Amino acid sequence: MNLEEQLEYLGKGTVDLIERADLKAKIQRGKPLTIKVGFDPTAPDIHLGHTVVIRKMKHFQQLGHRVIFLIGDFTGLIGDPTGKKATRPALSREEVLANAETYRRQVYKILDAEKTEVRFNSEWLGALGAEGMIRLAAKYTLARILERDDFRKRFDAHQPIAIHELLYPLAQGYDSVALKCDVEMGGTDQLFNLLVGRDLMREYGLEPQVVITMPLLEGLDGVEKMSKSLGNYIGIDEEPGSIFGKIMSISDALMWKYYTLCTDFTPAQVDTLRARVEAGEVHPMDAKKELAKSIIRDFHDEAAADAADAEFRRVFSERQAPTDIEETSLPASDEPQPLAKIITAAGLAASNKDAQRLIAQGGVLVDDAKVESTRHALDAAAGKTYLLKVGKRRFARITFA
RNA sequence: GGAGAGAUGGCUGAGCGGCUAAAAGCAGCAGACUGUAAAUCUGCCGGUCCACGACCUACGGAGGUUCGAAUCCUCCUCUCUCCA
Repeated sequence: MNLEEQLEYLGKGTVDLIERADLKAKIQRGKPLTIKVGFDPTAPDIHLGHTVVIRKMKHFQQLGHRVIFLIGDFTGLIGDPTGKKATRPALSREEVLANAETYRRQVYKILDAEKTEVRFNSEWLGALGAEGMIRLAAKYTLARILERDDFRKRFDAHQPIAIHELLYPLAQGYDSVALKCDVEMGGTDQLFNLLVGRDLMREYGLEPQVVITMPLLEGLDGVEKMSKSLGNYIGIDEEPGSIFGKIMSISDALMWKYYTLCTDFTPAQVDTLRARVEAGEVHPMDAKKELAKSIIRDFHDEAAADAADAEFRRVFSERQAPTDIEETSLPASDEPQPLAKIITAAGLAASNKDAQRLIAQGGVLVDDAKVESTRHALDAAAGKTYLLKVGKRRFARITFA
């Protein structure tokens, strides 16, 4: 690729690229650039939302640059200032290393292990000490920190802001100083922090980093950004069947964003497919199935993608029981057992009341027959076995023993 | 140091002595329909009890006043604002 093509490729899908001219100048020098992206040490489950920026890291790798996967074990002490969670317990060295291993295993499904450097920011932030931290803090002002939108809003709304939260952007910015980054990337919510890094590098007499932000991916609810804590995520470690189902549950409208950010489809290819769907040439369901398969191929393989597709068709289009139903064994009894309790015991409902509710709403089938009474009971003699279906996608085969 | 304001279910946010297991929205779940775990519509949405009702928990924490409290009083914890 020539220079312009490289810039085009690296800029694809980005929201901010500050400054494009700086990036151009850095690339022109012909030396591999140092790219940094930070990750939370406490959440080693990578989901599709993370992959948006990881994919961009891959693009840099493909062009021969040096990518640093930075684990924020020190900044993790502060926690994400956007949340109001209770202070999290500091992770032990062993836990951090274990999480790092999990990260490696997952992230190398996308990144080239040979060209990826994993670092921990406790390495230099821990060495800073109280004095170093104070000197660092002296380089920034409260007014500038309050330019950050979420701080500003909390401040104006009289929400508490602890002092250490203000240190977060500075600590993150210092990572860039310590690593002499050429580029730092993150989600659009990271824009402020990334820019602080740019400022701090200037303060320390370094060439400021280029800042790139990627769009945030909405989760399964279609509203909130994908995150583990909101439970609206698709983990890249998940079973193919689970990934397939979750992809199928996103709205038709959102599917295009997933196509753009979570596959290697070019913008032109996405536009073409979209036009064909809108023209009625391609069924939206089929387009979504292709999306699901493409994603499964990335994290599993072709066979897994096809199998997930077939299974989905079987369970949801043909309304048949899945091929691999969970087997549950329950203690036998001479007395018939209330179905509601059985459902709860099998883990298909959160409580007996919840189970009764499901029965009342007509959501429970025993051996393919709809249960009409919330007080329905099953013969629980030893050896009896039943196929339970609760809702559309919870199945279990229970056996009394 | 002083004077005020506030803390409600997963989240946002009403209620301000009984009709409140607590409005509304979001999220979640189920059903119908379908093209799918899309969209739309409808219903559900603390728990226990073989129960068309009974009981137990629940509105920051602990007491108190009342026949009766999320709602009133006292103290405590936490947050915010203003003054110094």
